[in-house]
Amino acid sequence: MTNQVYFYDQHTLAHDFFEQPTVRVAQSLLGQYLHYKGIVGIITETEAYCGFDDPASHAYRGRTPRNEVMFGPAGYSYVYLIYGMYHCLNIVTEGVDFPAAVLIRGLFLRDEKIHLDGPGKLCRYLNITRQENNQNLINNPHFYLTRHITEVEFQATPRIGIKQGREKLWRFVSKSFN
DNA sequence: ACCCCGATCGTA
DNA sequence: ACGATCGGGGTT
Repeated sequence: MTNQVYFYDQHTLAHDFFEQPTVRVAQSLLGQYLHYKGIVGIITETEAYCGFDDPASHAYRGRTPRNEVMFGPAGYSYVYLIYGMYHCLNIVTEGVDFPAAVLIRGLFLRDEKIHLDGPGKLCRYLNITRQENNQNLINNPHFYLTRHITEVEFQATPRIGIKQGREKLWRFVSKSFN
């Protein structure tokens, strides 16, 4: 409609996509495109971290400076440092003051024929660091998501690397793309 | 001011 | 299956 939002089209995932129950968003993100500074990949693996009753969530014990963006509006990036050396990219979900996010764990780069399997590898390849924390991914020309495949087969498993909350099957892995 | 440990990775 | 690695979050 206007050239001020030239990068935005009907396929761009908007605020209402992310302001949904986190498990649903995590599942729906499988098969969608993540765009970051000109690199495009298909999301292949996600995890949901949701609310005050999820002991694996950074926000389980309430609001802190680190997890602040999880309490903010949906569609923002939450990037944190893990193990002193890796970064993890999440996308905030649900409503304000309800802390939740989806961890992006796998990305298939069709052009480069690379499967980034693991959140740390993914951020290392894309050069995503804490500088990219708290970015609005809606109407963002360098960092946004677009719809690709609407229905993707996936399996649900326990989340990786956590001690509590293993009973929740909130890790979602799609069939492989090529 | 500081201690402890983790939403990992790479190699066995 | 497991050890290396270390920045900084959360608590003192």
